[in-house]
Amino acid sequence: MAMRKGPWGEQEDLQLVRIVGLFGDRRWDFIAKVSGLNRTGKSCRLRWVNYLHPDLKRGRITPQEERLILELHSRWGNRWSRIARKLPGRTDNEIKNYWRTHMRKKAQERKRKPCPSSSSSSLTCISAAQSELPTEVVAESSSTSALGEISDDAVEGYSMDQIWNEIAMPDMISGLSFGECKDEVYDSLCSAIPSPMWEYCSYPLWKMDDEDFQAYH
DNA sequence: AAATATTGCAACCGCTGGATG
DNA sequence: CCATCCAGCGGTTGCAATATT
Repeated sequence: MAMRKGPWGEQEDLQLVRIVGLFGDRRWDFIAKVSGLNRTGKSCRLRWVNYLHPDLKRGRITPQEERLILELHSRWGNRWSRIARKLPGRTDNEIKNYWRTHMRKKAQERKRKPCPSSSSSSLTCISAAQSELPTEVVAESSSTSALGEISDDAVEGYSMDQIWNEIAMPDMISGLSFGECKDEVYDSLCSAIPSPMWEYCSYPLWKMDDEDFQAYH
């Protein structure tokens, strides 16, 4: 039987969130099977990680994040998942996409006014890389620096809040037919509800873990 | 207003590495 | 050890939205 591909629908999202709430975000092949979504485990995982995960931060990359991405990329190269781990709420896919866009802009800038000293990807160039930020990117990001005001929920079609609200409904849980594990289910659902996300910007955007700290020094 | 180009992002694909039997 | 399975990663593609001509 051919697996479903392409964009996810609202019902599919709901179903996936429900199933992940029940069984956790492991064993994706199993989740794919029991969900009845007719999607591959891979596809389910991707959708969860990149879109449905409750801890995801939505909205534009902030200037702080942008700087961090530049710096980390200059250190680690295209290790997107590693970079993403330092940016709570951002996914590797998101950062990768951002970087691509960013580099494209930069390349176009260069085309317009070729720059002779264009060495980039070395540790010594962090500040250079930063100062090389295309002016339009800087302007763009500073214009959105009052980011707190951006509505994270204004995502196309249906919002994540809608989904999570529905999932959080106790009625829904009691309606499930997994009688004996209800409490567990309830707990897991409760803990999965998006907590007040890292207080925007009051939380240091990233913390260096020991390993990285040592590697850096 | 229509056609075309560009951008942004979600999703897929192929590969790799770790876990397990 | 070796084979198999699965999760995760990075690269790439496709397409809708937006900007430009």
